[in-house]
Amino acid sequence: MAKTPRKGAESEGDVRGRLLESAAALFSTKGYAATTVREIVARAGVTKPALYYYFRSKEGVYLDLMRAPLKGFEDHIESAMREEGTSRERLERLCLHAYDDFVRNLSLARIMFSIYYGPPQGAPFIDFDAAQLRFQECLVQVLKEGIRSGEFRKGDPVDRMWAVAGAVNVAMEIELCRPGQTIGRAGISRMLDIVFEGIAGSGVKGKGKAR
Amino acid sequence: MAKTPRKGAESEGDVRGRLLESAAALFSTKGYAATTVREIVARAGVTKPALYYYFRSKEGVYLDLMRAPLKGFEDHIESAMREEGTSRERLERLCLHAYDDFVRNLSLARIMFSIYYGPPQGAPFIDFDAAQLRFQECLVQVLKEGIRSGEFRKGDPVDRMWAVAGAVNVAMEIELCRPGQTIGRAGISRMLDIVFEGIAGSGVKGKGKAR
DNA sequence: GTCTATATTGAGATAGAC
DNA sequence: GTCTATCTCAATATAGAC
Repeated sequence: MAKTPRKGAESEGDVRGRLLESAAALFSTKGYAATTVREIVARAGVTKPALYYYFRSKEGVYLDLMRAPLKGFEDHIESAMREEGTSRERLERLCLHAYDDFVRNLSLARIMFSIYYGPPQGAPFIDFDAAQLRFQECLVQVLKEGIRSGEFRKGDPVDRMWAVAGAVNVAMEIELCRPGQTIGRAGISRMLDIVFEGIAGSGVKGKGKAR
Repeated sequence: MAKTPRKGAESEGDVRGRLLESAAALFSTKGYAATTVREIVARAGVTKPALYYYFRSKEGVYLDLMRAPLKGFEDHIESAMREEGTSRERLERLCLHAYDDFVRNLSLARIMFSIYYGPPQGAPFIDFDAAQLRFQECLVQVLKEGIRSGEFRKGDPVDRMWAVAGAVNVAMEIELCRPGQTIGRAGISRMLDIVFEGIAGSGVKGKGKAR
């Protein structure tokens, strides 16, 4: 009785979960198109029909794999927007939430990244841009609030949003291509210190914890 | 005589060039693994043996395609480093050179990006990281000079390098995923204005053309 | 639910004529 | 140099037993 599914969908979580895990590992190390169904099932220790049973195709595996963390990211952004604090604190929180989410799902983030910025590799379309846009909207909104309150000096909030987003993105990218040499949360904070120093309102100048 | 190669390697540039162009377009829109040799030759208006004659394999096409612009990028960085100016001018020049090179070879840059940050897609290894590392070294070097000269205040040059590199990267990324909504050269300059404002030495403060 | 076995298509690559 | 024709193998996917 070492392995008795018993009728119904009993060992669902087992096989299905192993397939997802296997696909994630392979997609992220070889790419979507370069990964074969045979490899996925072999790594999961099952056979092809099992994959076609739980997901309808290779595309189905990919979609099931990517949708959950994407939704999670969007939810985290919204909840971060509901937290209180100075504009600066809120911006930093948004950035670190995004970064944490990225690192937590690093394997999937790698596929997402390569498909969002690169060619689709034959993978079905997923609207990653919507999440990215929403994140940027949130940054702009908080920047505008900070300008209105005088925490930041007057100036184009969009330019500043790009500077902030650039700091987050570069930290993510280094995580992808040089897992050893991390910028990390602390590095993001230090980059943001530089940006905030550059846009600080006259009243709050030099608030940054000079490293 | 509309098409007489005449013995030797006469129409080389023609067929070979068309194959490269075709491969570049397909690799960049579908990805390396998802692009087939049949598609490449069909788009180039030739047949498979022609591809295998000029390049030894699909991998060979990819290598011939990517190596030239990568070398070009490395050369541009070195030549930009030999130009004179304030540290700020030199940094901006480095960034804009990198960005220009990226945009000039946008199709190839897209493949490069997806393979450098993402999974290799079955493509043979190319050391993109060397070029990226060299670029970052150059930024750090100029930042150190600026700190020594007092143009920038004291502080970690590496953190500042990341902030600068982040500005360039985010402009490149937007070029990849939202060709319409460009940050562009002007946007990079404005982001750098923010960063420079944040690290300016006491003497040169507020030099930025506030937009 | 999970398997064995197989259908079917298209992949990368080559032989050999011209 | 470029073609037609073809090899070989592996891809996605499914039929049908248990």
